[in-house]
Amino acid sequence: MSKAANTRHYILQHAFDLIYKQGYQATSIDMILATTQVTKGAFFYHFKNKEDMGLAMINEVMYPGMYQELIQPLHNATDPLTDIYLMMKNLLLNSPFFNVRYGCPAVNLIEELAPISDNFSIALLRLMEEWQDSIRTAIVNGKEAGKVKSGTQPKQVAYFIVAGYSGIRNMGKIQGMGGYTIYLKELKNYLGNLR
Amino acid sequence: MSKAANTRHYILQHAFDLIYKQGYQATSIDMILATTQVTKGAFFYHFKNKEDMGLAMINEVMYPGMYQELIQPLHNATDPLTDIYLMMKNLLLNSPFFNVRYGCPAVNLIEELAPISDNFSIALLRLMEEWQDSIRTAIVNGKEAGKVKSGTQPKQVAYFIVAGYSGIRNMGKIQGMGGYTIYLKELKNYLGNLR
DNA sequence: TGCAAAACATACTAATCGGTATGTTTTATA
DNA sequence: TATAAAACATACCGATTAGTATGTTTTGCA
Repeated sequence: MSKAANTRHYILQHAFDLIYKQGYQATSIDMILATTQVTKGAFFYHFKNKEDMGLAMINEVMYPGMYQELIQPLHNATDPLTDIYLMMKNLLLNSPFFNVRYGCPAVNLIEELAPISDNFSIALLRLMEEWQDSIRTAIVNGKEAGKVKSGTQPKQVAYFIVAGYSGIRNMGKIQGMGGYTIYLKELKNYLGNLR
Repeated sequence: MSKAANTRHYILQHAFDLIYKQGYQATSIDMILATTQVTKGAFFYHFKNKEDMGLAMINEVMYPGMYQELIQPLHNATDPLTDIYLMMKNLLLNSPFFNVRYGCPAVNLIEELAPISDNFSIALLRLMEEWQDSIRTAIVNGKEAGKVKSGTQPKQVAYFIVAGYSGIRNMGKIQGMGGYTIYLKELKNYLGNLR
């Protein structure tokens, strides 16, 4: 990676950390400069404005990270219902980068920015649809393998699961980690009824 | 209502409208003053600062509104699973005050403010726990009446439902109203398995 | 190695933010 | 109806915001 490309990614990484904890609008460019020790000239050389940086952060930091953490694990799922549960359990309880207090970065950005920016909406929709689709595919495969009961609607189920995840990330912010475990118990029941 | 109390409530109502559409931090006091035609002196006579106003908005506008819309309907539920489904359907598709683009005011505030303010966390937790509890009670009653199967864990189910609602309000912001109907179909399946 | 373009640095600006200081008007009550 | 307190109005303030103008330094390449 060239030195310039390195600077760009360095900015985006730290911007991600700050925005995850504080929100997009509450994180000023000056804060990012202070924590990175990058100057304003460098920042505006790489990004034409704050929105441009935010979109780059989604596409160049969040998307690759999520692909590795959430999409790949389901790619070769043999028992999808079990694998989906484990993915969720792992995501909620063992993910070292996420904090129950700050929720999920993608969910946070949807909540804050989707209503006020079409550009952010599009970038975030791409993110979430990719995940939804990998869950849907896993269920389709599970049906063919006889591991998921025949009446099941894969798209509908995938949507229900992703919505549940988004919600529990929200609830966790006020209920704490205890909410995660309660949620996981009932998720197991729900998935069990799809067998 | 005295004239002063009227002014207070008038401010809170318009603050609620603005914050619902823009977020709390993105809504400045000056914007509230501009839309209400109230002066800064009047504003700071009624509220000692912005947070004080925000908390008053939750307790004096959101809490009563939610009590009437969400708690009361379940109070005398005869068939809780059907009634919960109808409450949710009504809340998502027929609520004249909510917009799919802007989501749910309570969920929005949790997302934005819970991580950065204990006072907001407490006020919002009270709001959500009240709702959760009314769902839980309805299910307990349903079990006693033989309308809900015996293995069901009321608290767990209530939590799962509220989390799903929070999540669908989030997803709706990028997926639009179509997401609501998909969600409702699967919610019906989920609730059906609790009979 | 010279040189142009890429990459970064510094100093500044107009607008907006939450909040305060200091008034004036309205209201209730004795 | 006089008066004190409640209710509201106006003018201001320092801090912070995203962004720009104008530099200097570093880099790749002919």
